[in-house]
Amino acid sequence: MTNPLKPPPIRSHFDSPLGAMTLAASSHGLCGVWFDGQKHQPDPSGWAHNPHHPVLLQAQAQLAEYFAGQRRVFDLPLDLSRGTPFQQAVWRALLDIAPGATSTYGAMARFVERPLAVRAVAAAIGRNPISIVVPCHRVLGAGGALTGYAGGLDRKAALLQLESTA
Amino acid sequence: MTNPLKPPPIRSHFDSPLGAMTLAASSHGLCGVWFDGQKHQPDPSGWAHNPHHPVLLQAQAQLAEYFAGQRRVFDLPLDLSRGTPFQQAVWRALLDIAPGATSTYGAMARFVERPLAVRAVAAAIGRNPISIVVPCHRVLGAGGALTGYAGGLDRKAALLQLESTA
DNA sequence: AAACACATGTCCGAAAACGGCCAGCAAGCG
DNA sequence: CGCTTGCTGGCCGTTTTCGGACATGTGTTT
Repeated sequence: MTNPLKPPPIRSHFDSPLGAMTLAASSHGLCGVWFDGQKHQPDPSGWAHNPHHPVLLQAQAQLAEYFAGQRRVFDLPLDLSRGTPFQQAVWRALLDIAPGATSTYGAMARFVERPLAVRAVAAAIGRNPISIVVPCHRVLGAGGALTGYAGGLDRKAALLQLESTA
Repeated sequence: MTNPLKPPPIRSHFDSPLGAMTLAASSHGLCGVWFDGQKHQPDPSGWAHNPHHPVLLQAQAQLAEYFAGQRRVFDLPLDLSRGTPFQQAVWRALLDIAPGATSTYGAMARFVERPLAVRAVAAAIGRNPISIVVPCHRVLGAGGALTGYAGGLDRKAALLQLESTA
């Protein structure tokens, strides 16, 4: 269901403490941040590689600061238009979870006013294309369990740990 | 197994020589007498506080007389309905132990016609909600040892001492 | 159009753990 | 010997814990 009319993004590479990552930007802003090899990662072959793309440069810099503990809030143009309306609503809701805070799949479902669509919300969160910047890692199970992360539970734990240490 | 449909009791406070206590009454009668901080004490927050409740006034007066050595038998309406049928049977059996007398966990088990359910009886006695008035302190181990008391063994000893000095 | 897969949450039943015990037996002691 | 001391295993209602079965909405696949 990806729109074939949209032009392919520009991609670049970033070496994080948690592993190599691929970044992607469209003409509207940052549209992708994936850990290499993670689940649901699209195939970037065919995308032009350009480490000097202005948005990607910003993203790399801010991610570096984030991992160094120097930054908690990102300031970047985002392009979430590659998702369905429902997914976009969920992803945008994720942006409201403050750094250091956590939420719950059920709470997110209520937040997007679809209180029964818990599993649908979970599925949407699982497909979040912009890891870290859109903080899908801040959502836990009802009992506080980590329950899942496309990049691996250990990375999820590491991110939360990084954010918890004020 | 507490029935949430029952309305919450009314509570009041009583300063005994053995420490502060909380009393509780339902529309059926006295339903609780606990040493503050004892084991198995329910959370009284959310219960209305009313020292002038008629049943509670009676209870306070009779307890004061009891501790002064002026009273050995209580005359109060009791509400034991908050327990399971088995627990209620055990608690009612306790009322048959005369002041100054003592019994045994095994004897109590035989008395409720469940001669092998000794430990179950002990557990039920341990959750007696109406200390002193329902004289769970008069039950000793087979060898005459104090063995246990939700309010602390020293209080159990003190109560027995008080009742023994005719 | 229909079936299926999920980074969930809730409920219900079964199973295990937990006591304010007690009787029986084995060892240690004078 | 007799007496204590300490352990062992069985007893049973209640409480807690655990695991499986649903219901559920969206997106993806056939």
